[in-house]
Amino acid sequence: MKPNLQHSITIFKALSEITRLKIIWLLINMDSKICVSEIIEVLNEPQYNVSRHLRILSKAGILDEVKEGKWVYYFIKTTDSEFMQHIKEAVSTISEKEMTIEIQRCKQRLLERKN
Amino acid sequence: MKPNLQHSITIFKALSEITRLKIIWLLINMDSKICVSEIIEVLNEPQYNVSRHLRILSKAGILDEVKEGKWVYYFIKTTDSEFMQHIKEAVSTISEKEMTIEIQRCKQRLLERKN
DNA sequence: ATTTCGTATGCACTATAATGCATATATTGT
DNA sequence: ACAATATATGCATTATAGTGCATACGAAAT
Repeated sequence: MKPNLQHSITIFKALSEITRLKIIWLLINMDSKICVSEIIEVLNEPQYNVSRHLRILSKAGILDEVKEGKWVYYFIKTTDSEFMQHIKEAVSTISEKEMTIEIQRCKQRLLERKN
Repeated sequence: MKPNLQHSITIFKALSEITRLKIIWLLINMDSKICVSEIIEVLNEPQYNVSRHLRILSKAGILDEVKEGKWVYYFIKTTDSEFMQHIKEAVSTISEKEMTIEIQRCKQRLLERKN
């Protein structure tokens, strides 16, 4: 499915804010779903902002969400356009030391969650 | 060269405006340099806006410019990061019928320019 | 039933970006 | 030197996006 200009713009706009880009970067590099409170902790951003940014990413069709009890888990939408495939590859090339450290912590917690 | 978050955001922001995305799309699909007045004609946008958008793309490091007499030609910067490589691939998947027609016209004019 | 926890959202405010107009600069042609 | 053409930019205005706070909602625990 080829995207049109308007949809591409929505995606570029969604990724042009630092908190949102961090969220996507995190999700791509972690390769698993994350719930809101985990993102809040990792990014050290107020809950209402994380929530809103997630909504924007969701509306742009980049993320999908699933509710499990009290928690809402967000993850990179799998049914993807060729366009999004390239965008994801682009995002995965972004290197950021601090973020990488946080990812390690996240993965640690993921393991603990599973036990 | 790996981009950091801030630079990636600058690029995403640069591409999240319709006129700018059209310009980049045009340049990628035409695979040649274009001068300001050609873009004005193709996109049917006021000169001052085209000029400003080109500047934003230039500042973001996406475009480069070369002055030839009265004209300033813009083109996709060749010295590219892996990040930009993926972004360009993404942009080139955008399909837009009207734009494609304009590209044909542009290419025609390019040929005439060379003769 | 009430409290607690995780998440979402309406509203007011602030910050950022895009536009229109006028005008400036630079180059070429007369 | 002057007019014409191509491009850039300062300023005021308008449009869009992000933030903070309060509060609402929904699920689980007590």
